[in-house]
Parts: sequence; C-alpha cells; structure tokens
Amino acid sequence: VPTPSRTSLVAIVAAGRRLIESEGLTGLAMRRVADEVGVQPPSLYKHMTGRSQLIRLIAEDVLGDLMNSLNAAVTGDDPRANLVALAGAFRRFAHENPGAYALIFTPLPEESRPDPNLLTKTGDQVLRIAEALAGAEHSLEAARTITAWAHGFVAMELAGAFRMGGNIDEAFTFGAARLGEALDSR
Amino acid sequence: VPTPSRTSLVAIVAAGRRLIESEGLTGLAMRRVADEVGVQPPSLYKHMTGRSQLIRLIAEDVLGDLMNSLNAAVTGDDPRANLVALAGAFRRFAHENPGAYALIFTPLPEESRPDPNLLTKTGDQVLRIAEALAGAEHSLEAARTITAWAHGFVAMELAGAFRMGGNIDEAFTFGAARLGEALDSR
DNA sequence: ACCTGAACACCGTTCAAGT
DNA sequence: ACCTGAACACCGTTCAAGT
Repeated sequence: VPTPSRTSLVAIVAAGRRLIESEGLTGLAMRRVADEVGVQPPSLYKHMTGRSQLIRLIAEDVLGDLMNSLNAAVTGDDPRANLVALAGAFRRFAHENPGAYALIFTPLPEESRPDPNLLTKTGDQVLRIAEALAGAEHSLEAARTITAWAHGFVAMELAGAFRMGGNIDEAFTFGAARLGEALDSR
Repeated sequence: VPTPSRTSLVAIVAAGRRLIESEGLTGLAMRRVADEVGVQPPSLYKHMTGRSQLIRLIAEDVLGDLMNSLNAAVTGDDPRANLVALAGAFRRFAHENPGAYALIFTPLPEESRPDPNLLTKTGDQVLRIAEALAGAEHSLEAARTITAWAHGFVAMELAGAFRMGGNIDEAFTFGAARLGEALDSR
C-alpha cells in the first residue's frame, strides 16, 4: 500500500540549511532535521542516503544563491568597477549567510563536496572580470588571486581573526582597489 | 593517597594534534585521545576542562609552530622579497600540516579560540613587511590584504576548490608578485 | 511507497568509588 | 591526587514491522 510522502527533499534541505545557519555544522543533527520537517529520523533516509549527502545538497543550495547574488551584482562595463561590485556582493552574501558561507568554504569530505560544475559556474563572473583586467593568458591566475583575497578576507572576518582594531570596511575597500590596479594590465 | 600522573597535558595535546592532523576535528574523540596516552577517558578531565579547551590548546600549539616557521623565513632587507619568502613559508606550513592549518583558520566557538595575543604575535612579520611596503598609515590594511590573500589561496587549495586546472604554484607566485607591486608605495 | 519504534554502536561528560 | 567503571544523555544509521 503506497503512502504519500509526509515530507520532501526540498523541505529537508531547507530545514537543514536553517539549522546550519543558526548553529553551524554541529547543529545539523538528523533528529533535529526530522523534527523540523515533522517525521521520525529514520524516514529521512527514504529521501537521501544520509547526513553526508544532506550536507552536499545544502552546500549546493547555498552555491546557487551565491551565484545569483554575484550575477546580479555585475552590471557595468568597467572591469575595475565590476571587481569592486563583485567583491562587495560576495562579502555581503557572507555577512547575511555566515553559516551557509562557512559551509561552502569549509574543507568537506569527498561525499559532501558540491558538484564541481556548480563551483565552476559560481566562479564564472570572477573569471570574466579577471580576463577583462589581466588578459586571457593570465585570467586564471588573476581570478584565483581575486577569489583567494576575497574569501580569505571574509573567512578571517567571520572567524574573528581581525583583532588589531582598525576599520575593516576600509581594509576591504583598500584591498579591492589595490587588487584592481595590480591586475589591470590594459 | 596521592597518585603520580600517568599522563600529562603536553602528552594529551600532542596526541590530540596527531589525531586532528590525520582525521580532522571529527577524529578528535576523547576516547581516542585517552587511548593514545594510555588512560581511561574520564582521567583526561583531571588535566583539562573538556574537549573545547583541548581544541584551544592544540590550536595554540599549532600557532606557535606557524609563528616559528614565519619568523625563520624572513631574513633579508628587501620587503618584496620578504613578502615572497613569508608567503612561501606560510603555504609550506599549510601543506605540511593541513589538518593543523585548517584548525587554526576554522571558525571555532569562543571557548576553543586561541589566545588573541598569540594571533597578534603570529601576524607580526606580515605587519612589518606591510609597513615597509605601504607605509605606516596603510600598514594594517596592507597586512590584511596580504593575509587574506595568502590564507584564502591556501584554504581554497586545501578545500579542493581550484578545479579549473592550470598551474597552482604559478598562480601563487603570480599573486605574491602582483600583491608586492600593488602594495609598494615607496 | 513511505513511515515508525526499537536497536546498535558510537559520542562527551559526570560521579562515586578505588588506590 | 589521579585513575577507574558505570552511567547519562546524546549522536547517525539500520531494520523489521506497520499502513
């Protein structure tokens, strides 16, 4: 006798993401996810293979949102201005979704890592800007320099590693401007 | 009747660090630490308050080693060359101690975060170089740009986030050189 | 086809009892 | 003063039984 689902994968992923956002990866307990969607823990396993896969699905959900934010931020033609806009959107996303952000940049076990293609697509805007700035031969290195800086900055901010005072917003703007200059080979 | 200790805090921290290095934070189970030092799990609590504190002690141990590596790397007078040397030593440390590295840059709960003073002391070399390059007024921003880039680069490397091919060593050298130029205001 | 309760092998931590 | 075994309240996951 078939029974209709009392929950769904989307609902499970959404609940899991909420838990991660509010309490981090440790807060993502299967029992709590089950509570949130209104079933018993074992039922979750009818919708996914386990916690590792759930983490991957949540990470991919987050990446999709990040990609949309980044795409929406790049509007103009000037690559330096685009770099500043992109970096700003990136940082804003991290501030608004610190838990989600930490998840996608945390070193995850193989089974929990998001689809490589999705990562590539998320990095597309940086690559475009990097190419416009540094030229085709150096686009990849330039893109990696930008991504590394932006992620490193935000990660240290969120980890509370900037403890020497000073204005952090200014340090970010400073870095974006200098990077724009440094990579601009036109 | 007093009994001599069958283990010590140093031994516990060392065992914990080995576990973290080989299996990550998840592998740091109190029972396994106890196994490694040859006591029963509850005995560990005579030497420390719990797992959170153990994580903090391990993180501080790692920071000490990183600081020594960084100090040893900076030998010359030319700030740009020093920047390259410092960045190289930083990356080498991360490659040789990936688990330990991930630990100190992971967002940890308050009770597990290393002593702020130790973080400051570890960042001292970057700050010196940043000041030599960018001048006193911009030393902090410049230091943060360097640290963010270096950490971001290494973190993405370790997280397996560079998936578009290309030579990663070259991308690192490229970034170091461009940053040196960009921050040099002499 | 999905859900459930019971069970298994794990956690970190507490505590009274031992020496 | 340190160590131990037993216990508590948690995990993720499996599985047979229910509808």
